[in-house]
Amino acid sequence: MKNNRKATILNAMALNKKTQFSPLEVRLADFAKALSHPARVAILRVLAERQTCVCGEIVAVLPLAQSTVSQHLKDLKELGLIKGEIDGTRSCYCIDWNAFQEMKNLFQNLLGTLDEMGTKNGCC
Amino acid sequence: MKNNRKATILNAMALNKKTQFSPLEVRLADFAKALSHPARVAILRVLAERQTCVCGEIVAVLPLAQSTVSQHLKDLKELGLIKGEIDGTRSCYCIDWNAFQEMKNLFQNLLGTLDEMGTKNGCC
DNA sequence: ACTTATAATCGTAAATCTACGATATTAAAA
DNA sequence: TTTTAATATCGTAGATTTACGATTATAAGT
Repeated sequence: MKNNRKATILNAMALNKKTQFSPLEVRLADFAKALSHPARVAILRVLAERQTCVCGEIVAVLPLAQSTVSQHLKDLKELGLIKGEIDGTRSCYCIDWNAFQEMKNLFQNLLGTLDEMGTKNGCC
Repeated sequence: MKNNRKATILNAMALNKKTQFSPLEVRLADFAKALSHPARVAILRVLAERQTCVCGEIVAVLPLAQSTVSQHLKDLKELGLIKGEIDGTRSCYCIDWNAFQEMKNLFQNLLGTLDEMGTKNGCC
């Protein structure tokens, strides 16, 4: 039996602070988390550079076990950054370019805004 | 019971896979991790927008305890994204714009490269 | 039908992250 | 000197992440 979260209400609240932030910040943070492990960045690179959608070639390229790669793929899929479809005995992933654009926009917006502010008011 | 994994050293290795990736990917991933919590993004926003360097005003703005904010600040500082100096009884933080530029470049490079590849070879 | 190949999922362990309250620390104010 | 205010740090608990091997599921090949 998994998912046996006993969490009294107090406990649950204490560790769910993310909901206190704006949805956009949270979305940005989630995308950032996707990029927060080199394996996932590498996966995105591989998926982008191959003409055809790749499946277990990713495993061959990464220094990780098959199950670990599979888990990273699952994470990326749940975020929506990649899509996967089964093709016979192998499954084929590719980047969801809509989600990718969303991510790119969020990052560029943040970094651009900060940069702008920074050049305007230098403090340190 | 089942597999007694011995090898302390092997166990240690097992969880340090990041070193198997390129330093640049790891650096990028570290910056991404900095942005992977809305609180830290919010902190960067506050630091950028204020004319003077801020200290505990951040605590006032965030829905987190003082000690928690302090820890996020420490994380950002250890990454090098922000600098902090003590001014009397309060301590004053600001963004390290060199590190920020490095981060911005890494992100733009990644996102730009992927985007380029994506428009060239659409697969799904 | 049997075997093989591919990939997802399960179970687990260690590490890290998030969060808080409590406790220092330290400079300024009284 | 004593008190206050601002922060950093410590200890800790619970959640999540990372990683692996083992197992399962399924399609394809023999």
